[in-house]
Amino acid sequence: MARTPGRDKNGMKKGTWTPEEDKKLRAYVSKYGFWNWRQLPKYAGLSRCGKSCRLRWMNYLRPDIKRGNYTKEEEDTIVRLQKLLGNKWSAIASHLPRRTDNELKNHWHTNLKKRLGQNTPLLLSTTPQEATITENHSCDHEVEPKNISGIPLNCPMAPQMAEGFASLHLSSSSSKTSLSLCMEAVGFSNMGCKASRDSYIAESTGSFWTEPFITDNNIESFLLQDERLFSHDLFY
DNA sequence: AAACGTGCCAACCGCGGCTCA
DNA sequence: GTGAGCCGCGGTTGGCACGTT
Repeated sequence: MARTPGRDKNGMKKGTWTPEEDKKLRAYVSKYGFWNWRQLPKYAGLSRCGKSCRLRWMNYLRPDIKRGNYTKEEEDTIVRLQKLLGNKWSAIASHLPRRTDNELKNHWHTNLKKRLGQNTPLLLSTTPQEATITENHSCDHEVEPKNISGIPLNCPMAPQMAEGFASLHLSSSSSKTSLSLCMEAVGFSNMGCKASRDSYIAESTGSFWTEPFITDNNIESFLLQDERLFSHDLFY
């Protein structure tokens, strides 16, 4: 499981993290946050590279991580999103609150892929062509069918936008949100609706997963969906 | 009980994208 | 426009844990 401790060419420690290192990193990040992963280990008193610290925090030490015990709903969601988006684990993880991309990736390779290969019934029937997912999510009771990218199914541009959504890199930390990129990809501009979008967000208190889906053929509704899709990442 | 095989998952590595000077 | 620095992602690996022979 753990790797043999060693040093890289810069003298940085590699391999398994010790409880003391975890304690230092957790204490530092809890107190100061992570403003620069590269510099952080120096100030936190760790002989680790920033990348290693980031990985340890993101995949293990973060307080809100849920580990193991995948529900059927979660597995169902993973399989569907994998089918839809491919190995975009970070994007898939963004739809599974408290799960990390690394964990999803491991779970996929060690469990789900094999089970699918054996045609073990694992998920509800769905057609890959329609890029539509019934989000029967583990953390709530959303059952209303909707497109995974938040694109209304009756939108004339839905196919193009879904394609754009799937093909774009869906980094939750991107300075542009995914759907905004999608819209650019299919020829929409921002259309100057940021102010009203911001005001909506300020007023909105509902959860993304429980909010009624807006089906208007309305650009702003796309932006709102996008904002909500990734809103849970703002914690970080 | 020992040897061997396999599963699992934490951690590493390399690359690409983004930001900023 | 460009190059450096940094971050995040996805693929891969190392090695412990556990099962089987």
